[in-house]
Amino acid sequence: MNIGEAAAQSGLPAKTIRYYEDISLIAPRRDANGYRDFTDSDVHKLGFLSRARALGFTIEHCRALLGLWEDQSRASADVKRIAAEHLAVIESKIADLCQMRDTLDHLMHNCHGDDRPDCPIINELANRE
Amino acid sequence: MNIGEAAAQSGLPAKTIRYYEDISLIAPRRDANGYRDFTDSDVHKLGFLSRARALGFTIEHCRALLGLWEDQSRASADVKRIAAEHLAVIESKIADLCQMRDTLDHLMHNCHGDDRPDCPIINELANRE
DNA sequence: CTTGACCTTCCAGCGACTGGAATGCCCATG
DNA sequence: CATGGGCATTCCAGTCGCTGGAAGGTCAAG
Repeated sequence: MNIGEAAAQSGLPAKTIRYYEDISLIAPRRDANGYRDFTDSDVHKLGFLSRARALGFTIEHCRALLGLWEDQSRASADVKRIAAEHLAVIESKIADLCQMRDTLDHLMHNCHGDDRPDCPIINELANRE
Repeated sequence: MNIGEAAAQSGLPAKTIRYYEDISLIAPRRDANGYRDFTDSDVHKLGFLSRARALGFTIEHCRALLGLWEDQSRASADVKRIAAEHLAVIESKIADLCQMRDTLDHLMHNCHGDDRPDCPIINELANRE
């Protein structure tokens, strides 16, 4: 099938699929006219990538996971290790963002937000020695 | 003072300070030899930027906040609006990441992580119809 | 034969830096 | 006065994961 159809079936934009070919995540064969021709297996891979990316795995993690998926003799420990590594990154991002949110929440709560210039948000950004 | 000293005092890398000048966030004057010469006021601005960035504000938000900081007749409502907008972005990122974390957590909990190939993490990525 | 929808490649840009090369300035020591 | 080391300067390229757009080729319908 053509790239448009593969895009529709996998949920990935055609541009993204071309990019994935560029970085050798997939390698669809070509028709005589140069058009990419995707098999069902290619589309399954794209779906796999789409779901892994939606879980926030980096492209390099996706590449590794794809390899493990295709390796029937993989050890589930290898998959779990990648997932754990990624989970740690996510947890850390969440912690950072929660910290920002709490600070902002606090500052906004103290800011009356009217037309007067006095503003604890600006003060906090300006003052901290 | 020189950029190294300004970097030490503001906590920002010299590279970042040069970048901030490039995009016109600051405009330190120059010595005869071409070296940037930072005033205390410049360094305060850099500190302001550093704290705003640490709270996750985009550069464009930082630019706006810096403008409001310097405007003695600002309305605190303007500051609060920017903060609220940013808070919404943060909340949404947190929600996305928590969703990922929960899914990953769940999958990892179900994966025995040994040397056998059977793996619910891979299955989830592969299978969802 | 033309139209329009698809496909191709290639180049540039996003945000916010960061690394590195090539070069210049300043100060202290021998 | 030469030299060395530690600063400073500019400019270019790379990061990550796409995304937009230009310029052109292909294909099926009317």
